[in-house]
Amino acid sequence: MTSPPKGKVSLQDVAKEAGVSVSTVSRALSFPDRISKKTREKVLRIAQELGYHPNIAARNLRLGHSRTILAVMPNHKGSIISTVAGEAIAGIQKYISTQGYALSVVTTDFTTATSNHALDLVFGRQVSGVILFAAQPPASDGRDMLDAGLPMVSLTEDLAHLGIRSVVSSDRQSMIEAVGRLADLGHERFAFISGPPNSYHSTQREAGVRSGLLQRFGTDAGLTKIVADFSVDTGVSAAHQYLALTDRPSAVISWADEVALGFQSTVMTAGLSIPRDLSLISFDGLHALRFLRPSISTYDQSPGRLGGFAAQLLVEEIETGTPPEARLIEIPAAFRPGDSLAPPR
Amino acid sequence: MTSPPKGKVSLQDVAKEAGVSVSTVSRALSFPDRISKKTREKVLRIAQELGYHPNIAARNLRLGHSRTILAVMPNHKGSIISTVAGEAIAGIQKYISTQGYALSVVTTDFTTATSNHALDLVFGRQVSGVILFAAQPPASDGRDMLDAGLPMVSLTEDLAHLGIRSVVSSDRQSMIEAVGRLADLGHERFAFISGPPNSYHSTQREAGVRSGLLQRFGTDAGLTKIVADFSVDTGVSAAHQYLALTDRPSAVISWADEVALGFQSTVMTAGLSIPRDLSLISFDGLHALRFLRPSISTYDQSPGRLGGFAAQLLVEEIETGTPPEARLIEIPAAFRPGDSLAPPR
DNA sequence: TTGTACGCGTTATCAG
DNA sequence: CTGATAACGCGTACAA
Repeated sequence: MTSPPKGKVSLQDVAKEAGVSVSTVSRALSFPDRISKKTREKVLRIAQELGYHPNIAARNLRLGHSRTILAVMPNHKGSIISTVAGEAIAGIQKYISTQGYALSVVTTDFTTATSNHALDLVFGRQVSGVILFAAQPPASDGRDMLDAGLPMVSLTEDLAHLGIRSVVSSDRQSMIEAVGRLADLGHERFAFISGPPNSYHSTQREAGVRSGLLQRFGTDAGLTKIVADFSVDTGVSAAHQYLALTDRPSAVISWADEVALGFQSTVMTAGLSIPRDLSLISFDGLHALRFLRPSISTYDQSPGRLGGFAAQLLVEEIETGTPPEARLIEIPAAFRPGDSLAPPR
Repeated sequence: MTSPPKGKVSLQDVAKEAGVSVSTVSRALSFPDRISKKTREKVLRIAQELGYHPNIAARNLRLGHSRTILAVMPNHKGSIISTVAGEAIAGIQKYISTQGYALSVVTTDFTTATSNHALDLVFGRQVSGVILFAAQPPASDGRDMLDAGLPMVSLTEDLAHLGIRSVVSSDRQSMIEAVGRLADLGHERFAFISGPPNSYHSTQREAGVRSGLLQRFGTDAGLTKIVADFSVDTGVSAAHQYLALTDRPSAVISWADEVALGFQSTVMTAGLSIPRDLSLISFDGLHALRFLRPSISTYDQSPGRLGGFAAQLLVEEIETGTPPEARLIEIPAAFRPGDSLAPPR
């Protein structure tokens, strides 16, 4: 019989067919140079013919590790993964596959059920490291992902205070620069549309805006703050709040692209013109923004690049066993100009 | 010692601590009712205290399967995962996690390197089933994912001719309906912006448009066809071709949202008004389209829903061991009206 | 250079 | 109801 028996052929099968021992086959595959050319070629040929593939579970069990990294992605309100999450996944995968690592993905809304799933994987020693794309490590029923003692790096969120190395985009610096750009155009009155109060990024970006204001004007007292959320819908309500203002700021900075989307759409429906009546800068680098009319200027944090970088850090830690010296790595976001910028009227 | 020794506690550790045998512990965990209440409670308590978690690799090895499903996602030109892929992943994950399955994700550009990665996973018996989000199963070096003999279902692409069950959106039916809507408004001259010639979806959607035309007008001869691609950029060039037409069709149907994005942006820049000068319908359900001005009418194929459905099919096949009776399952896409529709001038 | 033997942590079979 | 034991497939120390 030359055809693989039911698709399950083990080292032993190859050994039998080649008339050698299991360990010889194992070595022929793992250390080709520690074996005589003749038997090596024979073994390799037969393995090929029989369609041998190592059983990864057995290998993992023996080796005690899996060379698999787990990406924990958020799944707010049971709905969609954002496009930035998708890009981050692609960036992670791209890097780790060059290092012989595999990727598992779990989405969680941080309820007990979905958290447990992630925790099972981690405590089941099924993963070698974790990339956390979330505001905190999943925990439930008294177990916490932190306790698994696994290499872990946080992506886009600063979790350094938990001892987790974090790769984030340079929120503050970008916003300082954004204020500078608008000020250069002549703007003096600013509004900032924030996210929810507990959002790390929103906080950082607001701080950046205020820093920029201070640097430029010596005070941030004039800043109008409007609170929104993640969603496009809150961008709409932010627009209504903006429209209700008696003295509308000519420069608007939105903390996130989705929000800017709803904001722009709404103020334009109300009859305002961008950038004639107001200038708008946002943050995220959402692809679609480029094709709005007018297109919105944004800071592109290239999630794929961030993800790849985080993956690199993680793999290094796994391979070298370096202790997790927590620190924060800031990757600059790239300004992507749009048509939403002009001097004030 | 009450604290877990280095985070690696096995059945044996629990057994020793509880003064029972390994098999008793195993049963206490797997079949709580086949064991005396007293020892059960004791074992469970100690397992909890010690922080025991089953080693999944060992279990998989013993059981011969992994309850892990692999999602193969495309990664064209080394760039981003599309937003529809991200939503599909979320939909898959959401369903399978309720069934006790885990998700692995691999992105591939169908080069040898990345294909091999996917193939290793599959032939390494590390996965119980595959969801294919691609135009064909990965193959390289003479091995083909099909030969792994694994349950497999195709998502968004019709691979029934390869014996793979396929879950797709109802391209044809939606496009027939789209033509009907436009015709109801009074439109008589139509343009279709297609994707690349080898795209299954583009072909299907064009066929749908032609069917609709035939049903309504008895002929599809008047259809203007403009060839584009996946990208927004080709939507821009499609617009230029459209603008160059001497007698521009008043109804434009785009095969994909990204393309429609570029198209709309460009024709409006050229001074045309939508929907006054032309009506536009597209396909995909891209979230951002809702917030364009005007918003573009589109057919939403809800990738999350599709993904969940595909996952359900796959899990059923895995559990029941049903032979893969190949067939095509069409899920209707939902029409999402926008401001891009009006009677012709 | 090659073969033998053991153990990784589980689950399942079979006695008791 | 419980315990001893085998087996899943692999990698490796040790012996030949």
